[in-house]
Amino acid sequence: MPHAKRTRLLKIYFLLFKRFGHRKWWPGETPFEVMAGAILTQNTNWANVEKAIAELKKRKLLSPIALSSVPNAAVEKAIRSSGYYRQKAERLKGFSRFLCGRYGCDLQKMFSRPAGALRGELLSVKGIGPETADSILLYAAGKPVFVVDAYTKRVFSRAGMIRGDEGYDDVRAFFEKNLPRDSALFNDYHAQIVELGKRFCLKSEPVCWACPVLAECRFGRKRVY
DNA sequence: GTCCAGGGCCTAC
DNA sequence: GTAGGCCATGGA
Repeated sequence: MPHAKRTRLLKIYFLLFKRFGHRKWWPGETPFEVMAGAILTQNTNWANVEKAIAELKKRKLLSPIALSSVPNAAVEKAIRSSGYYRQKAERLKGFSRFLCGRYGCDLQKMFSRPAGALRGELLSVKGIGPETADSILLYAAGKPVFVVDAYTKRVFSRAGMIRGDEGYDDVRAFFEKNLPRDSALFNDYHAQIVELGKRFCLKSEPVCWACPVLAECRFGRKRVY
């Protein structure tokens, strides 16, 4: 069965799509807003991030030039609702400095670089780890990179498709290896996983009992759920 | 009051 | 190289 994993992954995506519809990610009007959101949403509810982004817009701080030039305190005040606001203000400023220093504040210039090389550069910026880097690559730059998050590990380990103790890059490789390398698919698949996780795969429960999608998936002869 | 959210860094072993 | 502490607000 050389394509068993691929078939399962595509089937799960199809079921998610059927249930939730196209997720239309990433919510954000511009690529820079998407990137800022990727930093602001680290371990934080998206509703809190939306308020922070609205506040940054209101104060005209949502640009690499503005962020890199204003004092930390001004950014902190605007993004307070997103939590970890001191760290995140520093991270937004650091990323903006990188953007303007390395690429003259020109996003298209940055996006024109190969995904692998750009990923390495992003990871060297303090405050940008693997998930944030991949979110930027996929949702702002449109590169075919699969984004892994806590929900991804939780859902697919409970579905028995991964162990759950793998490192970030191992899980990412699992999806990239077993799915067609398509940014539109990667984009919506990750968004679907988040939707599923939020609704049916809570941290505090040992398995996704109520998960309507995984319940329809049969692994081998027996149902997992 | 408790739990959790679309992580990542730093420090100990 | 990895487990554990830390960062912090706001909604359920």
